[in-house]
Amino acid sequence: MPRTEPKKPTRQRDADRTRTAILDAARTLFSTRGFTNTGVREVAELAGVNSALVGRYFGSKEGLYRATLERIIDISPMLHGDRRRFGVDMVAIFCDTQDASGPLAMMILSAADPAAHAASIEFLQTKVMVPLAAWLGPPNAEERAARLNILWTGFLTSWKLLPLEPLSDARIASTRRWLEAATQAIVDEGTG
Amino acid sequence: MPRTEPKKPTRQRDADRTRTAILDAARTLFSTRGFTNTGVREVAELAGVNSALVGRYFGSKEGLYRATLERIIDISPMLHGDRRRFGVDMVAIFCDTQDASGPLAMMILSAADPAAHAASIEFLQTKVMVPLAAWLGPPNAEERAARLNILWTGFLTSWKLLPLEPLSDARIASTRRWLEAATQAIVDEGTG
DNA sequence: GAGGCATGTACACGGTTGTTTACTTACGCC
DNA sequence: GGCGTAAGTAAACAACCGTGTACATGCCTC
Repeated sequence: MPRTEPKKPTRQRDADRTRTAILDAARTLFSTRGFTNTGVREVAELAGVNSALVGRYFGSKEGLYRATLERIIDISPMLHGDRRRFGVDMVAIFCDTQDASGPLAMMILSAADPAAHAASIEFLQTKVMVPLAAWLGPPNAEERAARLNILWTGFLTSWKLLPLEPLSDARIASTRRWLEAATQAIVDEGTG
Repeated sequence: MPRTEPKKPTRQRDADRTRTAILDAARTLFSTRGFTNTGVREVAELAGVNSALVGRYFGSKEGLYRATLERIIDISPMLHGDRRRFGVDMVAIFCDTQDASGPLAMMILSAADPAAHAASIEFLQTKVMVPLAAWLGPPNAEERAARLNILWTGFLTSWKLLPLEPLSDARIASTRRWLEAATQAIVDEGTG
């Protein structure tokens, strides 16, 4: 007799590691397939855990979405650079950093679901727009924040979600410069 | 005995009317719930027809999506006005016309589905970007078309899909003026 | 006016979804 | 060192999905 069958390779039990593995997998899938087209079983499989654990740790799929949002939304790094270089810094972060556009893609692709939609708006408002407007300062802080939001939502959507020929990676240089200037103009509006 | 049961109220048979009823319902639902979150049975119910007719007339749900796209994408009316008033005209059309933003909302909300995504890009490229670039003319026609696309995708997404406080209907006047100017600047770039 | 085909209907099929339940197993504390 | 509890597992549930099929019926043509 060789030995008793090895059963399971004695997988370590670690709740924290499991939680973060699920959250990592959820971020990846939500930001590429959106809320509705991402299945709980898919997330669990990518995370390498049992699918029932998603329900255990996050209550429901919507709970997982909210937890994923809360984890990845953080614009504070962008608000600590040189104010006069905000345009070029933003372009560099979003164009050159891998998956910096993930959170926005996740929200856009999930906007078709009412629950995910509500969660997205709530977090976008409190974690992005309010700090951004405060950083911009008068005059018309909120409206300028809204314009930045328009510009970048449009750019990232056109680039990543509905990519068209003129925005292909090879031809994006000219658009980058335009975007830098337009972004900087909104920031500088207060210091005219 | 009162009479034999009245069965059905002798509903008129009209294939064309049925087709357009399905397409109207599909446009409404696709542009508010997206492709995945819209069921064939929902479309049929809103159209007042039997759900099997969707399959009969359009082959599949994806076929219905393509047919709906083909029916509502038409930017030619916007390219026949005064070139010097393009900015204000665009703003008027999209802000004041009921559901002018429907097609874009439909494409964004459906971008999470691979089949719908491919169909959207195909139509956007051939029916919008190519005619728009031709109308803009040199220099850099395609890149300027891409910038207009960024601007308007961002605006409509921020306004309708992820509506935030500074873009609420009551406070949109200032953003409208900014958008008019930014749009017109891109158009005028060739005639500097 | 009768036949034939387009139109419309009812229903079932296989598959997938999110969620829950009952159960097993490993770890840490007394 | 045994035991309780947290961690993980397997399976099943009901509901819904897109699609296909088999059947009924109304309109047009000959």
